[in-house]
Amino acid sequence: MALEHAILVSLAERSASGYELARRFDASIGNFWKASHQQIYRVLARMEADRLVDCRAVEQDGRPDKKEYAITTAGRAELADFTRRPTSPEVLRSELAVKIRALPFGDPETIVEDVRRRREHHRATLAYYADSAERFYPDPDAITDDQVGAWLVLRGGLLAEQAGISWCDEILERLAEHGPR
Amino acid sequence: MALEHAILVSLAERSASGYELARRFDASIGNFWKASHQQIYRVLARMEADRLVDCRAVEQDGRPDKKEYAITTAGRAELADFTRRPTSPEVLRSELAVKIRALPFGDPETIVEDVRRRREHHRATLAYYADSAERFYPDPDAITDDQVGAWLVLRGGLLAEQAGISWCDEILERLAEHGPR
DNA sequence: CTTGCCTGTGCAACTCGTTGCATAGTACGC
DNA sequence: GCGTACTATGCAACGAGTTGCACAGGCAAG
Repeated sequence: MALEHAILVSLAERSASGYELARRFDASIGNFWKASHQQIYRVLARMEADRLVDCRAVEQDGRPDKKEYAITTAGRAELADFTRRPTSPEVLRSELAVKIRALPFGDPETIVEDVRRRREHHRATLAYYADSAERFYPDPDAITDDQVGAWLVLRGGLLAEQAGISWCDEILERLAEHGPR
Repeated sequence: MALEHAILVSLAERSASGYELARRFDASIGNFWKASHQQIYRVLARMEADRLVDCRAVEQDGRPDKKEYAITTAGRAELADFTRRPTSPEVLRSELAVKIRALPFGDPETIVEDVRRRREHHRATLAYYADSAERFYPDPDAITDDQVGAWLVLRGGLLAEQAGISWCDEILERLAEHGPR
């Protein structure tokens, strides 16, 4: 049900269409939650039925019409209630870890290749986060109450990516030792 | 499809019943992948239909009969093939991050409480991993090829938990500064 | 002028995963 | 004898999420 709440947060910050939400989820908000536009459209429809959001058709020139969604009073109440419910511990699911465990039954060469690719991905994401932090919050002491949530989430992303890189490095070191080449 | 491969890895290491698999997924293997017994039973049934696993009824005294599953040649081939396919980047989904972003629309008091609970959870898991590492691999240089996968996955868990703790600490520091109370 | 890309919404079919429930025998404590 | 917990398998219903496709208009490059 967390996609629902991610959407509510996004709409509480600013009203938007399904398409815009999908793009936000690709960018900044996507640092902690990804969703496809189909998924978003479906959830928005359900949320409208549940009266958590309002929908209003907006004509645009040079573009197709869009449906702008706005959070309702009931939506804000649900969001506030969500923050009061305890979060259940996150389940970790790492396909790469499954692959590492599959080492004796597979091809070490391509697994190492995969870890290198994963490391590069972490590195690029980390660079992107670091750049965002630098641009939007050059002075961590000057962060306002409005910004603190986004800043902390960005920090979480940074820490997670760093941990990911460290893990990849350990794996590569180990596997290079045992089967050089 | 990764649950399928997690099960194949587990069965390649040792044949087991669905119930046993579920318990393994709760314990060591669950360090990187969780699954409920219902999920496992359903996937096992599909895998049997696909001839990736064999099933054999085993009578037990003092207990209900069980079905012992073993990996087939086709299963081993599929597992090897899996290691040759590139892993798609992991999607991160953090309900806690959504909650942090919801700070201005919710109750900071209970959110902070939630972060404390999360920190404690990370701490306990980290302690459990550290203990496992100490017990099973007291000497990291003496790790055999058979063990290296499990060891590396354990290291990944350790690094992830440490990052989680650091993040919680940063959040608590920030929120304590801004709203002491 | 056609091909491809961007905005914008949506359906259909599928896999993945959770929750609640049912069944059935064994074992152990109160 | 009763409740609880453990081993063991499974169904049904639902929600979450992905993939592929469709339609529609505008815009720009070739």
